[in-house]
Amino acid sequence: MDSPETRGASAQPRSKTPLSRETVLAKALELVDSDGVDALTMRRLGQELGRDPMSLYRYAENRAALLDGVTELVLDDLCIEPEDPDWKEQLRTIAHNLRLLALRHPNLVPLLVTRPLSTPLGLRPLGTLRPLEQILSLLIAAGFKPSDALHVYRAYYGFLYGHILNELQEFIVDPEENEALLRLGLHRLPPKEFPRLRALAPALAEYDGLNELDQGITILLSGLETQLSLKANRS
Amino acid sequence: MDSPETRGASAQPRSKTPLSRETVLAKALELVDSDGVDALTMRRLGQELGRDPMSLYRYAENRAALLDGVTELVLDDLCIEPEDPDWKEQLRTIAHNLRLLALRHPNLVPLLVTRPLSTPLGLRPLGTLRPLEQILSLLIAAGFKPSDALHVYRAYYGFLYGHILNELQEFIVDPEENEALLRLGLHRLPPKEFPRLRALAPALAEYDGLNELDQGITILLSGLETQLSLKANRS
DNA sequence: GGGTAAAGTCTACATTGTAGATAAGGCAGT
DNA sequence: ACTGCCTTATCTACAATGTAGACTTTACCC
Repeated sequence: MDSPETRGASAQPRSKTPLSRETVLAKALELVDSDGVDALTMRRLGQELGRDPMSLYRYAENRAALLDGVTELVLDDLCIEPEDPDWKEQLRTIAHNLRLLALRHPNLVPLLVTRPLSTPLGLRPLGTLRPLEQILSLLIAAGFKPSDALHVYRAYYGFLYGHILNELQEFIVDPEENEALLRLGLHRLPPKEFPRLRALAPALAEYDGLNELDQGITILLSGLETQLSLKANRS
Repeated sequence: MDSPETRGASAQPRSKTPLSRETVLAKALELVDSDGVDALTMRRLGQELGRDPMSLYRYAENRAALLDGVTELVLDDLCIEPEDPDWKEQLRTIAHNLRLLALRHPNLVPLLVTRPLSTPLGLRPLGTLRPLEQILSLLIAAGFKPSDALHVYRAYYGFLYGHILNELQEFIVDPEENEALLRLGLHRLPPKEFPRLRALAPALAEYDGLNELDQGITILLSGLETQLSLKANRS
């Protein structure tokens, strides 16, 4: 039933350009973005590229590695200036950028936060470790002693990831019917057990992720600064 | 090759007690804890219970629902005192308890943080929403106006989730060879690109999650308190 | 008994990741 | 032009998975 003309819905004129890790990952990302992580099957991706599924194994050891590759790919979009003298401001913009990145690839967020859990730090794709390294540089250049820099990084990135998870949870439905659906969902809850939550429906509907993030960062950074502070290097 | 005597490695004498959602979920949790989420297949769970895999569908709509059930199950272990007059202390102990819970079920953490992403708030298992409701109660009782309570909750829980993700990342290998393996892993990194990270190997090895969490919570709570504060209700 | 509902089982199928053997193209050297 | 070789891609095949749908067993009530 499949004539040799029947190709995947994709570009390649026939079987020509020799494919490359970049193209594979790019298409994979595209797929994840549009249809979710589960839609990224070897067969589907192969079809999308107009190639046999098996050819993919030349560019990634297996499906898991392919997913790692995708997360690495998007993390490369996150640029960090380790030389920025205003470290607080730099951390703030990194936070904003990471947030935007997550909003641009919501389907990828589960992978972003979850993959590291199954790979010891030293064995992760280099692209995923680069932000860590650069932020450490930033903090050390700002005067923190290395071990304190690590603390700051952890609190900072922890909060950042937490925020992203939070924000995406409340964003699932498209903002148009967001409120309606949300109320509908909440309406299902037993009123005696969930009075607070139900009463907060309007507040939940007008969630402002950027502000929320920003204020959190402010609090955290000033707190960290006074607690650890740069004093260790100042004497 | 399978005599009728050959049962799953499990308890049930033969096919006797009529099974129940609780037993199913309990075994499922056991399985996840010991062998990871991927090991929880319908067939394996069925075998573990000495029943046909298909029987499970009486107690959960499908595999996803089963996983939801498991997360709900463990979250029920998290007890919260919404009446506690010392709200900061209460939030701190909740944090500690959630952390312990995560350390007790590390394989479940990906689910814990990820499932909510694919289910609109109102449609989640009630067990997963209860902590939210109770913490809101706690904060409102403490004098926060409801919308501020929501802010506090978000910052707090966001940070908490972020911390847990952080801590579990660095814990994967057993603490014995932790340091060795870690160094090994880090040694793989190109020195020119990752000098900070490599230099921090020792610091990474002696990570104290409890402290890290505790200090973060302190900072966050005092920050939130002064920023929003209870002033709205004080006048 | 006979009937009814619940609990459990059997069979079957479509989909998945991926091993292993096989081909198809390009490019060297002679 | 032929031969060998290496990279890239394909084909075939298999075991494992979730789950639909029909069936069987069990318990119990009148």
